[in-house]
Amino acid sequence: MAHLPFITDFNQYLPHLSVDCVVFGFQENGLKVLLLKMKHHELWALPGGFVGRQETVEAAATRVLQERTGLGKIFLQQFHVFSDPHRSEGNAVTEGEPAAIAWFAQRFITIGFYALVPFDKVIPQPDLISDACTWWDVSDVGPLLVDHHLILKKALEALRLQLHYQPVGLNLLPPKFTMPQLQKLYETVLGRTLDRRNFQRRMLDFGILERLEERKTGVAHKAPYYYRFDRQRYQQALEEGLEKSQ
Amino acid sequence: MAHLPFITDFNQYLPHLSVDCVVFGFQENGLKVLLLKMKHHELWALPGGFVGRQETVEAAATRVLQERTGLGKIFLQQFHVFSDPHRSEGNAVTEGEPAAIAWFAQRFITIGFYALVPFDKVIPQPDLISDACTWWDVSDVGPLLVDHHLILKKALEALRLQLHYQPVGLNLLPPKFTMPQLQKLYETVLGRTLDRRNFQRRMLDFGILERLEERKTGVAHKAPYYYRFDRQRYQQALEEGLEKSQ
DNA sequence: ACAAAAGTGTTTTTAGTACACCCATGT
DNA sequence: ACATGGGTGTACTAAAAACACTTTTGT
Repeated sequence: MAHLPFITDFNQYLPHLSVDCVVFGFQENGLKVLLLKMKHHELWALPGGFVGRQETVEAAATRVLQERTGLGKIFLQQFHVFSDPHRSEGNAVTEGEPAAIAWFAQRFITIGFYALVPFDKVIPQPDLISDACTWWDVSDVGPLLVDHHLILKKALEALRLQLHYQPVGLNLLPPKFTMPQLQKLYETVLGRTLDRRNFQRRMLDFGILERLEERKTGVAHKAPYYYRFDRQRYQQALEEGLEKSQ
Repeated sequence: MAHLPFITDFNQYLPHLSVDCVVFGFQENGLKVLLLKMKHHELWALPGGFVGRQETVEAAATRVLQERTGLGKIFLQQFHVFSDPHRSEGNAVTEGEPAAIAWFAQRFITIGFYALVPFDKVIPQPDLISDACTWWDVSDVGPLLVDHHLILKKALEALRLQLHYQPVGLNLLPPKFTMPQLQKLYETVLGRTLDRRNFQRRMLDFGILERLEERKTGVAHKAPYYYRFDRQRYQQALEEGLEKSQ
């Protein structure tokens, strides 16, 4: 039987506390979420980790995500604390080193984060207790470890809410993107279609987009313009909420 | 020198984890928040507590609030986790039993809740480490213990947000109330005046209010009607968001 | 030349804001 | 009788939704 990984020293982490991350990526064919295939388990799970004794929960989540994705800066948002004392019941780790078994046998209160990352910049990397790390289409996700399905559901709700009062896209799209791409992203997250013309007007009215001279090439049919986010205004909109400019 | 309280057994709580509650109440003359005066401290603080080993964080917050207010059912909402490793620096407890000193010397990650309670049903009760528990007008609150001012600020922001997509009032107003009272509540939370007629229309359109035959008595000038919330619809609006009926 | 996708502008509907008159009550 | 606050309805404005035609490009 294989062993649980040797984590140098569990004592470096705060007991009973974890972070779990719902990492969203976006591709033409849908909204993706990064999942880990647990060793000795049929189930997939959200990437997660523990909180260092001198670390903020945000730093812990960032660290975990950097390890799983290879990315530097990551857009993160805490959205809920999951603390049902029975949330991890029936999923006890029963193999590996005694210290590891004891650690994982703890009751954990987990802080849920969602992250928005550029899909094709991610180099998925399994952690020590998983043997695969891959993207899943959000609508194809099956049963997950413990309460991770609930966490995913809540993350999606939080992301949908964010869409209404904060800009989304800078972290999910390439630096240059077309309006149809941005619209597809919104439609995917919201789960419904939007009117092309109204959508474009609304986005432009927010004043966070810059149209480039360049158009997409090698594409069938009329070539769409490229856009990019105005970093300055985007950041401002994140902090102050979306408002029509003027 | 007085001693820190004897808490039966710190071991019954999860280490490093606390809950802090921003308890909002409403009175004619403004929005109130319940604060504790710490023993051996000039500073006031938010009511808070620790999380039992088999308790959800919601249950912990509820327990704390029941002890401080004497109330049964309390509307609670978690809104943020505060985890700066230095958040409680410079406020170490240096008196009392060694076990207590050690416990309070821990680094704490705290989960912020806000609560909405009926102001005049509350019987404020200090806890073991405080010698007063009273209402403060939100705009009169001075410096608070550690980062409690930040927590209060974030709670207010969260409450203002809630006002936009969820009903508020059932927990802050008496069972029967007048439209001007409800409006005052909204104006107080939002920090700006609202148009009387438009406000009334909007509230009624949400379909969560029921007008009673009864009118306020003994009042100068024209007597306003009493209203009450339709519990059923109120609850539904809480879950699904506010929408105009029909 | 045509099918498919993207650019753009106008109309309609709805929600939000502004505003004015009448009524009841205590002084 | 009058000052004050409360009940009610209408007109205006701005935002959101609905909608159609033209342009470009690859096949």
